[in-house]
Amino acid sequence: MKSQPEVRVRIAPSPSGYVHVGTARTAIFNYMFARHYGGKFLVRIENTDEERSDPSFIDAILSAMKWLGLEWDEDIIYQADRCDLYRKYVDELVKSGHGYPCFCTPEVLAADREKAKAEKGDMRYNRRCLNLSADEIAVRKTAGEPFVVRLRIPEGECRFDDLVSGELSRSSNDIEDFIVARSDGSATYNLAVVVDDHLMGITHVIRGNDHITNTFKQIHLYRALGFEVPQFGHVPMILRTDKKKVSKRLGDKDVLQYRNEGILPEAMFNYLCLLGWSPKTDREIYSVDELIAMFTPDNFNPSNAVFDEEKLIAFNQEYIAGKSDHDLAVMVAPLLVEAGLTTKYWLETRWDYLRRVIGALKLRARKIVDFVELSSYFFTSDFKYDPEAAAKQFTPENKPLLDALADRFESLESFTAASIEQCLAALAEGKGLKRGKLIHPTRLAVSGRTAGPSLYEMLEILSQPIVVERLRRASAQIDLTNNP
RNA sequence: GACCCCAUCGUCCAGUGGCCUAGGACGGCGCCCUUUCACGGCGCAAACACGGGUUCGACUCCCGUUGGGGUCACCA
Repeated sequence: MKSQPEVRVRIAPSPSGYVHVGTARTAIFNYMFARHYGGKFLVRIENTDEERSDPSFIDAILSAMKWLGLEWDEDIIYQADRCDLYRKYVDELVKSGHGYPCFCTPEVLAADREKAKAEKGDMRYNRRCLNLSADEIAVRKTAGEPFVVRLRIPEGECRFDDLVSGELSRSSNDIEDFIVARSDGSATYNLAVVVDDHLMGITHVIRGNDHITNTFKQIHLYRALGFEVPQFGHVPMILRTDKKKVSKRLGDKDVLQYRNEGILPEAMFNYLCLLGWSPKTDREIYSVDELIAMFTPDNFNPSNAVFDEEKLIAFNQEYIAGKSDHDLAVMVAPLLVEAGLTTKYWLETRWDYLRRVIGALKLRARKIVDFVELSSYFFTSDFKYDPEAAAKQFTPENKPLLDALADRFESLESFTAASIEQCLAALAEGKGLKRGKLIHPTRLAVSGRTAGPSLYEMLEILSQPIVVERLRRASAQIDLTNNP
């Protein structure tokens, strides 16, 4: 049996912005690919552009990765630390003749492009400096004329077998002699990427298909440098509902924003996996381990996908339903404190109460933050009655019913859902009323709302004294409204 | 504009020449359950972009058209 080299993949974000779902999804694909084949998942921060890079974005990127559970394997590589390394390879390129100096100034190049555009001609670099004599180069260099280094693209066609789309090719006529080193000697993106991917031993480059044009340039670089070319897989883009590329300008969310809004990382992970890749089954909810076990590149889908937040939320609901009351309580507790509904101390001493509240509300929450809004009346009596419902339920006819219920509840020996139901049913029957006639005003009296968990369960959790008190308060409210 | 990629319900995915009167999920609609809201159950509407081939037979293969996306920086 031939021994396979270890699979090594990486995610290479640049800290020039936030982490959108596309970057997250690419990271997830790389992570799963590595784990499936027992390989390594690496992180490289592409922070060579000082102008745009902001260290705070690095933290945000790493936080997002940790949140999603994407543990990377070796030390993080920072490109800014490796500039000297890249220069060495630029020199090598010039020595071997694959690279050549170009003295064209940005102004000249811009003018060339303008002209080409106006004449609807070729926008590529016109190779003005390709065949300068050694003498001329020497003279202009000693004169201090600034220059960049370009890669000479050989004639022919560049092709490779993509993991996602199969064979891809591009004629050299469509690739310009791109710049590999700027006039200050620093390396550009494509050069740095190729050098790092080679030095890091990357075997598979899985990235968005917006990189396809870069890939052709990079393959030329691999060949010029004499490096082995890795396998490439260009996964489809994730698009906005309007089919445009995601962008912060258009209000697309940072991955961490979803976390703050109460999306569970496992829901995000699971949902994102199904964008551009499919287990090819009728099931959609899978654990990370199951996904890793099934994750092979032949299940990639080549077409772009629209990100549907509603479906993400549906996944989230599913994951919330599957979590224990305790685990949910751990997540909800700080939010309740933050909202000013209770204190850390109060919750710590009444953890069981919180758990029961969560249990009663679990199937009604779409996001973790929903629990705050859904549960407020369990933590404070300071709530408003739904005006429309109050007009309908808090009537003079209903007042004696609330009073009677309050009295009966107060004298109840044990205050459980079963005894509450029995008590309420008995009162309804005694008055010759349907239960709903009692249930609706009661729900409004104790919660201020028309919707919520099962009434009996809700009253039991709230506890006898609170329920009696709120019923009496509502009764008083009826007097106030009718005899101001 | 040039080059590249893509093309099944509104959206995400199945479908790899006959099993398709095209399947699942989200969303929508309806019914059931029910004290409400959810959950759950059942059902309905909803798609193979178009035109040519290839073939006994195309959603599936080939070509073209159209449409969408991406890339065309001394950014990454």
